[in-house]
Parts: sequence; structure tokens; C-alpha cells
Amino acid sequence: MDLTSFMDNSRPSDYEYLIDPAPQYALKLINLRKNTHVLIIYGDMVANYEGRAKSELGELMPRLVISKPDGTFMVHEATKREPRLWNPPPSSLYATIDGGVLVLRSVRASPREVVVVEVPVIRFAAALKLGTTINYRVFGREEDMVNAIINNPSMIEDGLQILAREYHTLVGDIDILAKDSRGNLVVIECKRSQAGPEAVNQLKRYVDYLRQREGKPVRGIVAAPSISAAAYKFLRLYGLEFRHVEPKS
Amino acid sequence: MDLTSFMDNSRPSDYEYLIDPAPQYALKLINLRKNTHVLIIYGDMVANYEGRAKSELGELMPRLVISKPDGTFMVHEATKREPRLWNPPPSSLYATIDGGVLVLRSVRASPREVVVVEVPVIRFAAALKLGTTINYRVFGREEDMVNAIINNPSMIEDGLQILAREYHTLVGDIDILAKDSRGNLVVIECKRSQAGPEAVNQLKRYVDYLRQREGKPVRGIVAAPSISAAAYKFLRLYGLEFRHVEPKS
DNA sequence: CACTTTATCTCGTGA
DNA sequence: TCACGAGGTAAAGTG
Repeated sequence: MDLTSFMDNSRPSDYEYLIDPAPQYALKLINLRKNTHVLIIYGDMVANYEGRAKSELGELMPRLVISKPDGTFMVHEATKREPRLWNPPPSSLYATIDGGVLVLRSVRASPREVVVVEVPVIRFAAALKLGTTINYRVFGREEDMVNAIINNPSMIEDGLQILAREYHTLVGDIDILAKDSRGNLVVIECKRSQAGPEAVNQLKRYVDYLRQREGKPVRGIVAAPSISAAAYKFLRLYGLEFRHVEPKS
Repeated sequence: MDLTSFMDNSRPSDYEYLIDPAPQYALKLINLRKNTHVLIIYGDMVANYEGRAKSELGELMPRLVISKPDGTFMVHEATKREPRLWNPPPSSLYATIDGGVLVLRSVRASPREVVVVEVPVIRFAAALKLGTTINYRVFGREEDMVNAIINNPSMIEDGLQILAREYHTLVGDIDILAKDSRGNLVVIECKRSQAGPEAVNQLKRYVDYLRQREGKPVRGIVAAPSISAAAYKFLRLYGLEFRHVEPKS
């Protein structure tokens, strides 16, 4: 493939790449494809971000820029899953050449956030057509746990009767509201991973609210695969309960 | 540059790339560079993940794999900042050819999680040397807010005396513990962005605990740039207070 | 190592 | 649009 063939042909192809391109070639690729392709720019660059917070990558070194057609903009370094700088979608990419240097400006409208990248040395640039999986689904989420409990309440305790799921209250939504065999209201808070202090606190909030509103005893149960020691102490301090439930059951 | 020169020379260079490579060439690049370079593989692929949860990208379509020397492994699609599938560092990458098809297996030890990617069509593969910014710093975090308040407690109210920061209790850590001009304990919970019901609930947890432990009135203040309407109602309901504080002040 | 909390969290959902 | 809460959260810091 002619590496610069795209210059003479504005019809998008699946992928195009430039090796050690002059800035104006990279610029043209970016502007032609930024709304349809995922762009990759590899080179020596500096960058900075200002918006909700502020930070700077002032030392010139090789980094990797990834820009997606939805506005996602990321500056990756050698380590970590997270980009060092980024703008989430929807953001807008503006590329220019300033003093012979490629400059990428990603602007997020609300909240106003700007990432600016200067690339004095462009080693590689590419425009790639990527797909998107439809009907993507993850199994083993909290919702699946809630379903499992609703379908089989005895996994919490015998005689439990489900009253509602996602029961809305002034202080938040209760995962499962139920009634035990003795007629007590039971609030169940599900966590797909180990429950910590926040989970207990959340449950306590719901239970306190219902106790006050109903004027009678209300039980609270954390349903999770495990609970931290501190959270368990906290839970017992307030007379709440824990049930072991695996997220994939 | 000879696109296959790396084959005859195991000395790492800054970047190498293969265009429409045969699987065994891509395999060799991956195995030579996976521990030192960031790898990019673009092609048509299917993938699946199993670990804490489970999901599948069963439809063959163009996707982008990024692998970092620390074990970061990501499968990106056309949209979103988040990879569709991933393993965080530290994970291990194992590449093989199975029935003529490049197979990438990323394994995380604990918790055990596996991402498997099959790439029947490899359009592009590259090994890139990336840098890492040292002494990286973000400005405008919650810690900066806490510092600002400790250095100038009057931004909360006059006569406030700081007693402790990160004060540990049975139910969690208090951002700032202080005493007001009348001798009341004051718990301050800082949020760098708008405070929601959870922030208020967190504060209530600390205040309730101290009230009980100390047997005397304890004030609670949420310090944040703003607070949601629901959170504010909730806050007033429990006799807590709100102070406007900007994260960059 | 486990636990706790923050985050420029991101993302989906529902009002 | 905003608010709220889950997430395979990841990453940092502490005991």
C-alpha cells in the first residue's frame, strides 16, 4: 500500500498509516479521519490538562495518543491501565501546526476541560476503523445477584417474601425490600464484591429511614461474597446482618 | 526501515511495526518485545473474559489490542474511554499460534482473571517504546482542599481550631476533626466535586459515632464546591451543615 | 497482604 | 440535562 495514498483520495479506507511523517501529513490524516476512525499518534510529546483539575507532562518523551471518533482522547505512557491524561467522550479534537510542530487540542464542553499535546517528533500515525459490539453484556453483576435472590429468596433465609426491588425512598433506592416469616420488614443490600464500611453505612441509612417511617423494627442484611473485618464490626454495632452470597449464583 | 529487520536482530529498538503480517511474524514481535515495549495489535478478532465477572466479544470485528510491559492488557473498540475487555497490571501475556490463528492470553494471578483474544486477521502490529513521567502530580485534589482548610480554618468559620486530619475511628477515617469557638467537636468531610447523598451519609456516620462515643453534641460540615438538592435536604434533616469550598483554593 | 478511600473516576439509567 | 450509584472499577496510601 502506498503510505500516502490517502492524500489523494478522501474516501475512507479501513486503515491508513504514516511512518515518520512530516507534521502536515499527519495533520491531514487526523483532520480527514478524526470523526470516523480511531487515530493513533506515536512520538515524542509534551502535554497538559486543565479542567476539573490540572496537570502537566512537561518532559518531552515518547508517548501514545489515542483518539476515537466519539471524542475520547487519551495520552498513554509505558505503564498502567489508565491514560496519564485524557478527555472522555464527547469531546472535540482540533489539530494544528504551530511553528512546525503538530499540536492536538482536545476540548470537552461541559465541564470545560482541555488537553493540549505538542508533538515535535511524530514517529508514527495511523487511522484505524474499529467496530463496536452491540448488546454487550457482563455476567455476574450486582443486578444478577438481585435476580438470583428474588428468584430464590431462601438463599437469604427461609420464609422470606419479596416485596419490591429497587424500592425508592427519600434517602436512596433499596436493592430488595422483603418481609420475614415473622412479618418484619427486611432491607437487603447486595454487593457483588467484598462489602466495606460504605455498604454497611448505606444499609444503615435505609434501615434507619424505614424504622422511623414505619415506627416498627426493620432488619437489614448485607448480601455479599465477603465482608471486611471493620465493616463487620460496624454492622454488628448497629444490629445489622450479613449473608454470604456469591455473585455468580 | 526494513519492516522485518527486527527478525534478524534481537536488540530492542524504539519502535518496530509489521503491516499485514503473517501470524508467526506478529508472534515473534510480541514475544520479543512484550516485556519492554508497548504492543499494538490491530485486526479482526474475537475475545472473551472470565474472572471476577464474565463477558464475551463473540462477533469478529476490527478491534485494537494494547499491551504494556507492566502487564496492562486492553481491548479497545470504536468508542468510549474504557477498554471493552482488559486485565490490569500486573498480568502476564502469552501469545501462541493455534490453527494458524494468533491467540493472545492475558492472565492475572490474583484474582485469577483471563482475557483471551483470537486474531484471525492481523492488519497491523507494532512495538513502541514509551516513557513514564516521574513525579507526576495532579492539582486540585481533595487532599489539596484539606491542606487549604488546615492552613486557613477560617475559610470554614472563624475561631475553628484543627485537632486532627485523617482521624481514624471504628467507622472510618475523618478528613478533618476540629473544635469550634464554643468548644464543640466539628467533623469536616471534604469533596472535590459536588457532594451527593453518599457524602452526607458518610459525614453522618462519623458524627453519629462521635456523638455516641463522646456523649456530647458534635457538628458535621460538608465542604464542597456544591451539593445536590437531595443531598442538601438529607443534610438538613440530620442537622448537618454545608460550606462552599472550591477545590483549587 | 488486606483494607480503605479517592478519582479530571467512567458509564448507564432514570427522573 | 442532571443526579445517582455501580464498576471485572483502578490506583494510591496505610497498617
